[in-house]
Amino acid sequence: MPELPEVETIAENLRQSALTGIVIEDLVIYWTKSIAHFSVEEYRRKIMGQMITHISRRGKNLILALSNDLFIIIHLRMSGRLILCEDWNPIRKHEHIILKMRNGKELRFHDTRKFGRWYLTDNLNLFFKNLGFEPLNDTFTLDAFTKELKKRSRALKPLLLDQSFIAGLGNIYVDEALWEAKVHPKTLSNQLSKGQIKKLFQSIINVLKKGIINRGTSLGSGKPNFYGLMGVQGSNQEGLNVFRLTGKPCPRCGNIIEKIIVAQRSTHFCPHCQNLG
DNA sequence: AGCTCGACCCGGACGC
DNA sequence: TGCGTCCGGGTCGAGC
Repeated sequence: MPELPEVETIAENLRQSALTGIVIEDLVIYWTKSIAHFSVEEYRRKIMGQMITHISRRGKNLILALSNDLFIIIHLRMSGRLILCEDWNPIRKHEHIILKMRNGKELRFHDTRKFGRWYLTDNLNLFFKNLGFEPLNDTFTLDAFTKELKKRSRALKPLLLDQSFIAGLGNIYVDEALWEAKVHPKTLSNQLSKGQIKKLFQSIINVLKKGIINRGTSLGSGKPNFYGLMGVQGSNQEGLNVFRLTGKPCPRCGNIIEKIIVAQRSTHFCPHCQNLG
């Protein structure tokens, strides 16, 4: 499940792949719903002949800047993957969008669940107007985080998953950050102590940075759910402390990790370390 | 404002 | 073995 570290890994892969500076020759779509807001023909017309000038990320969104000042925004959702390959490679099942580059390379969008979307915008600020903190930026400060937490009275689990509050966290990294900070997922945002806020702030940054260093979390046996651009799996799953470790001992205190449902989402935590107080 | 649910999807896990 | 059913995951919109 691509969250911030996985999307950042792909963005880094793309930056190193020499895709920048190459002209887009064509766009082929096999599943039209993978394109949002525009018809396939219009989307194709707007990007054909343009050069990819810059690759970045905001939250879980991947951003390909084009030479005509438009931006391709890719949201991988649950199962989206990007693959960079040669144009003679046979099209495989679940490859829904093919971006054909002038140098014979193809950037392919592979998405088994078909939840992922490609957008197109000329205004990034407007497009991302509903996104909250970018957690690895200077704008994410302890003061600002404290202020926003105090403004709300909401359980931390759904709040941290809410992209309009903080952008980039998903189920894995929220559970991991709450565990590291020793905070119960149902704790209300305005009931955290100053010390807990400080810890949670640092934990969010820590788990995301660790995820990036490990090139993402690839969960699942046989067919893991995350691969980088060149098909390489991440290694962050080996360093997880609670996520999908129900019934295993907490690495910190040895108590059994439990799975509960909070805000309709499976939530893993240590009832001993993370008590509601 | 915040909650809950349904929709979007389908591979994989599980039950029989 | 095969069939049926359910789960999960991020996000949005609707209804409460």
